[in-house]
Amino acid sequence: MSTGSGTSPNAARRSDASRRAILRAAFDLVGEVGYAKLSIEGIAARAGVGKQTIYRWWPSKGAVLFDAFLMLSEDSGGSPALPDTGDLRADLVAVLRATVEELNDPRYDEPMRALNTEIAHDPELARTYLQRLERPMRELKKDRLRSAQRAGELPSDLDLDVAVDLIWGPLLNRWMLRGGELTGDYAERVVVAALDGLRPRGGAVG
Amino acid sequence: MSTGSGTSPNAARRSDASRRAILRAAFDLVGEVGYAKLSIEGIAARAGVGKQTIYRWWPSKGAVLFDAFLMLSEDSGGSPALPDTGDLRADLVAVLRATVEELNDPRYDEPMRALNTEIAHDPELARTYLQRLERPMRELKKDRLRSAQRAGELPSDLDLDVAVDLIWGPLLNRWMLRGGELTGDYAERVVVAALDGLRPRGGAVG
Amino acid sequence: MSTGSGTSPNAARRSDASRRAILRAAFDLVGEVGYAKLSIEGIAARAGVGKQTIYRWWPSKGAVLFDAFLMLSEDSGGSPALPDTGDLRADLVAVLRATVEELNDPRYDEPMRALNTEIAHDPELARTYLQRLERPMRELKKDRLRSAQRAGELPSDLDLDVAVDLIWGPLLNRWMLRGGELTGDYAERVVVAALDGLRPRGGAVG
Amino acid sequence: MSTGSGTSPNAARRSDASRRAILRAAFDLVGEVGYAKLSIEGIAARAGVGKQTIYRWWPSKGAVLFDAFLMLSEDSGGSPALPDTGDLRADLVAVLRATVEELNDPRYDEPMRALNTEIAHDPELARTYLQRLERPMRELKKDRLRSAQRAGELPSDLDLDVAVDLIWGPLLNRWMLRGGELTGDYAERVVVAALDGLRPRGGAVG
DNA sequence: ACGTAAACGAGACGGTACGTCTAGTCTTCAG
DNA sequence: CTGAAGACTAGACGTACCGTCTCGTTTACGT
Repeated sequence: MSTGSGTSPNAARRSDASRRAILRAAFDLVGEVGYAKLSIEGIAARAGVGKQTIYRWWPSKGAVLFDAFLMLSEDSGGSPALPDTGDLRADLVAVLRATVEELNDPRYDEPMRALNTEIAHDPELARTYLQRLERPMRELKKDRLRSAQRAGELPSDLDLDVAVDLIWGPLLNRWMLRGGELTGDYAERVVVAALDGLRPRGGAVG
Repeated sequence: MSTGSGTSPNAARRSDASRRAILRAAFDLVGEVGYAKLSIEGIAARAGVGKQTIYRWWPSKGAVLFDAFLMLSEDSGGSPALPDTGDLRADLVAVLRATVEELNDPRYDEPMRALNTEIAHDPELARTYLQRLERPMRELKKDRLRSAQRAGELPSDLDLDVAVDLIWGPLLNRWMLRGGELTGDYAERVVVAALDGLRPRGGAVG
Repeated sequence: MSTGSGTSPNAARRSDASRRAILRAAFDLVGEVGYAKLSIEGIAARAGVGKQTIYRWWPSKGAVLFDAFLMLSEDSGGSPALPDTGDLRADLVAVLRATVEELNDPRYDEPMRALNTEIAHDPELARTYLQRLERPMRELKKDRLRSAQRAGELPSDLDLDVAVDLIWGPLLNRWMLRGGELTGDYAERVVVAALDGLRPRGGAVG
Repeated sequence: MSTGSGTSPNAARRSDASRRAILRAAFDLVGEVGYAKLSIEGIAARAGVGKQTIYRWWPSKGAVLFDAFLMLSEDSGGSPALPDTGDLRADLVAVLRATVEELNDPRYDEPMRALNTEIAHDPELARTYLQRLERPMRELKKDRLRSAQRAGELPSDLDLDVAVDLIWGPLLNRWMLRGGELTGDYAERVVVAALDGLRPRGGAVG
């Protein structure tokens, strides 16, 4: 479950109560004091745990934070499939609007910024993130696009990875760098532009 | 020139030599030791400057770093206009390939990650960044798109901000979160997808 | 007037208003914040004077403080002669009781401790102190003892310096090191012991 | 052993090696650079110790210095009793001559000045000093005087505290304020004056 | 049921950097 | 050229955490 890769201590005897308390404390604290002021010392104190218990099982502050996100996503039963009503544009707009909601929720905003920052600066952590969280979520998105391909809404030779980037990239980028207000309306315009393209189309649309 | 917003000390007497030495040291150090280990103390020592001279003029480590970028961009005469050969797709591909090069250059990679994560965590800094660096660069991009509108390559009612996000967002997002290899080829596929859109087009274009 | 010894700046143009403001501020501040927290910076601010004006005319914090005492003593017309009623014991007791009063007055206690500390650590300052303040006061004391010699109350071959030390030394020592309560009663017992000596006397006493 | 009075950290786990290194370094440094330039930072560096280890166990620089003296006096087995040959005057002169030697030894001069000035400015430290160092030494002095009382050399109703002040006060005061050369001869004259008193005696004694 | 070995809470340790404060020097400007 | 103002280099202050290292104390196996 841990992000550590080397030879572990005797994991069999690991205290699950402490582990959960640490992850809970880490997630809560990052929301309260911000990422810059998050400290191992603070996490240990909040969790009622010795510092060594953290250093024993995680290699870095980012790894703790990452596991905290992992626990959260697992506790909530993992991510469900994207909605599939047969109307791709509507489904994407709905999903992105929900994402915008979440990104604007201060309860998630700060912790997610923290996680992204850690990923940006720690290649090892980034690799784990890709495998454990990003890839599964990306697969769900590609599943919806594949369904659209089967329905003839998208070409069968579409590069799905580029497609996912085109739809979600602008949103995440604007959020991360605060490049303007993040509204549901903006999300909708991005979806339309991504599906239709920037250039004028010969045929009728939608 | 500084990022500080409140009442400044007597800026007329400010030592320009110290200011430049600090920004130079900050930029060099962030490339050498990485952002996590960049310290005010280290910058002051490298610049041959008292710590107070930094605290007097900048409110945070991120602000120093930001001004360092600003100085660099101003010293190099600001950014030039994007190429305009009349072929939008080719021009965009060329620009994005160059951007990919830069993002893959370790000389710029680490400092730019540092700047971006600081922006992500500091709304005040983000505001300044938008005005001083992001907006001017975005205008250059929009200028090229406007030129394409005049040439009939893009619809005249196109939302240029969304267009810029669509083209550059995926690239920056993949770079920041290390969501896969960042190649010129990827850049090209993003440009094509953005221009043509994901959905099948009625007639062949360009 | 200054304690500085080297080549002075053009003393003719010296601003007497600034000089007095500085000495006044130094004396007041040492009583308010204590000696440890007394700073040149603080004195300059309180006096409404640039720091350089202090550094120009005094070599050290102690020198400023010393001049402050000097000014005070000169402004109050210098020390008057000790009382001489013809009864040495009574006169000494009266003087020492007054000294005890002064030493117990918080208005003088802290500044005098500060001055003594500076003297203890700065031989150069100590020399000046001896000449300008200690010696004059000691002469007044010796004058009173000489008068007693003439009156036959003290032997004519008495070492007056040792005598002064014997009478005032215990008091100052107890005050400085807080070696017990400093009362008028204690002062009286010291005078009696000093005059009569510790050993039993053959003849009748006083 | 520490001068701190409030609730201590877990003293059981205290590192004695660090404690001794700190006290040693403090004593050595105060002799080398003087009290004014003695810094916690310097002590920590010299002792090979983190600053926090000093702040954890001592409330102030003065307290460290004080404990350094305490350690020294305890390591050298504490002070022995004063000599008692039956001749009080000779014994006192011998002791005071030795004290003069010590006060003139630069190895002890500066540290003792530092300790004394700290005591002068810190009532809390003064209290501890009185109990732990001054009182024991004073008792040894009073013991010798009591012996003299039993031998009939001193009156049985003599105020021993005043007597001790009368003998040692002048010496310490002259030393602290550099009120003249501190010689064995001076010490002898003080002893004689203190024992015989300043006034002329009826009969010859001793 | 009992030893034993590990993980645990606690927290002292040598360090680094923080952001503030003061020292003493240097520069600019008004009079 | 003076004195006021204040920016400058330098470095100590006391605090917060870092990551490592004991301490005793649970806790859960393997006997």
